[in-house]
Amino acid sequence: MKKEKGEFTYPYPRPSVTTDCVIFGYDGKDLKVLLVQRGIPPFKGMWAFPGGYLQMDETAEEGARRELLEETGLVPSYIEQFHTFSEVGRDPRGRVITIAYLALLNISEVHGGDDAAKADWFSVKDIPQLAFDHDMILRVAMKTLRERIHFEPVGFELLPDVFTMPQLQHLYESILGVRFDRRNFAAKMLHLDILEDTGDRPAGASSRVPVTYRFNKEKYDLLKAKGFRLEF
Amino acid sequence: MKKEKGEFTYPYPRPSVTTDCVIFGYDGKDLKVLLVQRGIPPFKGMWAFPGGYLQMDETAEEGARRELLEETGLVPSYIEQFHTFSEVGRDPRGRVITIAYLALLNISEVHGGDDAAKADWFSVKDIPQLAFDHDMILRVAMKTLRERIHFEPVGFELLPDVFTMPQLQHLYESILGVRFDRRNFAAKMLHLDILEDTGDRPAGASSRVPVTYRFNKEKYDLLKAKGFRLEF
DNA sequence: TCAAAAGTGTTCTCCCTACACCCATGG
DNA sequence: CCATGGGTGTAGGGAGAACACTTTTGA
Repeated sequence: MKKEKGEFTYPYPRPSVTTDCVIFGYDGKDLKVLLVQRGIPPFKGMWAFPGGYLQMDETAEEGARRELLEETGLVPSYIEQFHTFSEVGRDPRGRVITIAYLALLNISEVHGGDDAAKADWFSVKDIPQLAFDHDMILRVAMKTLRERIHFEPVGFELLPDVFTMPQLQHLYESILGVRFDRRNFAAKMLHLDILEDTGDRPAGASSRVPVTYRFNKEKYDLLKAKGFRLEF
Repeated sequence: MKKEKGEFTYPYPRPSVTTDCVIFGYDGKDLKVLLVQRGIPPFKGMWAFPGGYLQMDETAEEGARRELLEETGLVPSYIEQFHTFSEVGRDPRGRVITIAYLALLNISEVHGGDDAAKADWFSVKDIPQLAFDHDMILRVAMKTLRERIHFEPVGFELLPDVFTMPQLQHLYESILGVRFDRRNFAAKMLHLDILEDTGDRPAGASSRVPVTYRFNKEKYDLLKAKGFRLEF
């Protein structure tokens, strides 16, 4: 491997390696993903997940976080590698392999005036045509998210610090695509013993004001260490 | 990207991309993995998972299968990508990213006289020191296998076509590292309705001859299509 | 005023778990 | 003859699922 005139030469051909980041948010109504509009070919003008070339001195996760920050200004509260896509023809520029990450973010923390001129949240129910094989990447990301939320408390990453039971239920319903009975959902969730009542409900408030909860991560970590298996 | 004198030049540096394959087998007693002894530096003489450089005209899974076949002569009955390892210093030869696969094989089908001179099965309870970061790859592979067997009928890939309930139970116990009550295990497993009794038990045979079963994949696929979720 | 959403308890069923004894084989 | 391993059933507890009515708010 030698460097000449800014070029890099190897005895065998090498694929390019990129990262892509599927970042989910929840606005209280729909599950959303962040897309950026491509400013350069190929697929110029089309929407795609934030991502880019992996640098030689960073791990894939560092690369995914860097690209996300550069292109959208966001720092996710959760990030996880979920699949590497390596179809031979997936990028018209040549052989490009992408390591894909799933990230979660509490949208309510997103302040206006993002760094990204061309980034926007789209409901997963209404996704535009995507560049490259990003439609497949989204399908796999959604499948992974559904699997995760069955057994890990990742849902709380998408909610504000303090939330109501109906909010939490709607989030689960949005992700899993099913409906739960309100009473059963609340009973099951409270029975896990990982939520704490904030007690912030105004004393004289009517029954229409929902009780608010907070996720107790310490309690969850303790239970998990004891071999407890969350399941939903 | 231009080709000169057998060399390949790019405007930016690129990592090498390899695949590695953690292939599990079960001999009726222990869960095993196949390792190959490295014949060249680095880590010459040490054991490692079969794998090698990804070629430009093959997907990662094709590359993993090819390397496995070349180095061990084996064709797995199940293969799944589980993680891509990208630590900057994981390979002393330079920046190498490896896409790791988990594979399963019914050992009883392995005929003597493999292609591989230096391949051997090792009990997961007794693994030698491994080359590169392959000890971490093994840990992640084991974790993935445990997760899989909770919810997918992958255990049958490790058993002969026809097997007994105690065999199946011991396999589950080997993978999950727990003990089950015989009666409860059999009841739960049979209740899933994905096994069929082979009926091959000799009519007059004593109760010491175990009843044999066969995995009914058609039934499982049918149940799965109906939204049934296997769980163990 | 009407529709939509939130609060609240009970019952039934099913699955998981714990548990003991007998028989046959092989060493 | 003894140790090992395999076959077999039941009872109790706990969690999931089904289910209706009242109240409040906002359109």
